[in-house]
Amino acid sequence: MKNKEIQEKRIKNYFVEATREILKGEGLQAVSVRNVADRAGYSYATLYNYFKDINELIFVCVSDFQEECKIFVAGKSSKKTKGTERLKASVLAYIHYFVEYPGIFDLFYLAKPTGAGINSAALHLIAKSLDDVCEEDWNYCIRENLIPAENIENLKSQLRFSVTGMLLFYMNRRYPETHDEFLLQVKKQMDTIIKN
Amino acid sequence: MKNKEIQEKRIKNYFVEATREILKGEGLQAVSVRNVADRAGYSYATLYNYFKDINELIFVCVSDFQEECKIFVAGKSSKKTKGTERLKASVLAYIHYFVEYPGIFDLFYLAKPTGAGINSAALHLIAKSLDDVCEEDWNYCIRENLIPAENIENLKSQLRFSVTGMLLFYMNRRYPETHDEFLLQVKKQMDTIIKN
DNA sequence: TAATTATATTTGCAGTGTTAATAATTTTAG
DNA sequence: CTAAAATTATTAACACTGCAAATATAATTA
Repeated sequence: MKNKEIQEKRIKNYFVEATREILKGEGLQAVSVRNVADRAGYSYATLYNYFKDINELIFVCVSDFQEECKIFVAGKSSKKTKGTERLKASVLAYIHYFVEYPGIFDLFYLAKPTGAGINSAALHLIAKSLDDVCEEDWNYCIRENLIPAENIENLKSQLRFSVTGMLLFYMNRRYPETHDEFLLQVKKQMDTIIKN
Repeated sequence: MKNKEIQEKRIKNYFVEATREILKGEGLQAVSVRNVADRAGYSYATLYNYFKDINELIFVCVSDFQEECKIFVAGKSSKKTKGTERLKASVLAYIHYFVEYPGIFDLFYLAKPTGAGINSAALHLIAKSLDDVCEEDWNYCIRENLIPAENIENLKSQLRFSVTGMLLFYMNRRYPETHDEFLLQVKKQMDTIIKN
């Protein structure tokens, strides 16, 4: 009965791949049962044989994008000198990722996790998304005593809420109005939270 | 031709009132053209004689709620001693308002301003929402030299993004899981940003 | 009172998510 | 290798959504 499992997993993945493509390309609002099934090469009702509802399917994509984001960030901050400088570069790259793919921002922070497939694992992944992406940077700062260990958790929280708040305002409320202003604001906030 | 205007304004207000009621009660997801028109006592197509689309109608409610929020906050923080203490109480009351009315949080921070009625005035109002609610508190702190004047704008930004970020995580991502944990986190963040 | 204008409603269309009944396929049993 | 059983995919249908054009009603003006 192992074949059944890997076959099911394969078909599930066709739907997930289709969803990911739509999310990255046209955005969250373009993800619909019919649209996804079309791209996956199945009838729309077939989707319900593999996922409880469209919401479950959408949130299944979170872990893939988180992984992709991690690689994206690592590629952008690897050249920087380790320490608070690279930490800031990682945060900046994290922000860059979501500005580049607004559909993924919508998925991570705006989409409502309703219906049968609440997928609390995905919600947890999102809550720890920035921490996860910056994990190595934080660890280095602790090892090298660049930041007092007892401050780390508080700093992580500050960064998490501040970054998410700025992204929310910029992506969803057109504030600030220009991308340059936005980046300036991000750097200012980062410098306020992460001294040196 | 003044009668025409006040009549039109009256009917517009019937739709706005209905929308506000639904937003506060059942939430943003319950606001639909049919639902609003039903409650307003009109056919749903009539709505389009007074508003470009449902999105415009929704964002028209922002100023009313902002006003209501201001009164809500003032009532909760008026007893506190002026200064940073009352400032923190105001921020806490602001958060309390949106936790009490999730539909209004959805409107302020989650709803997509798409379609014909982008209503950039409403977006600006939202961006300055917390600053507006805390205006008196900030002014008092400046007058009494409780906070260096050159820090004010940066502190406002920090508070704005941090508070919105925390609200977003708590309301939309179930993080933290309990209300007590959430309040503890809010207080911690506030104390970090506003010293004394 | 009749014609004109303004307002409201009905009808219709193209979407959405989801489910039940049906069709096609694959697997199992004889 | 064929017949029955189980699995999987599809069509049809329902109740929604936002929105627009055509139609009906009401109010205003001539």
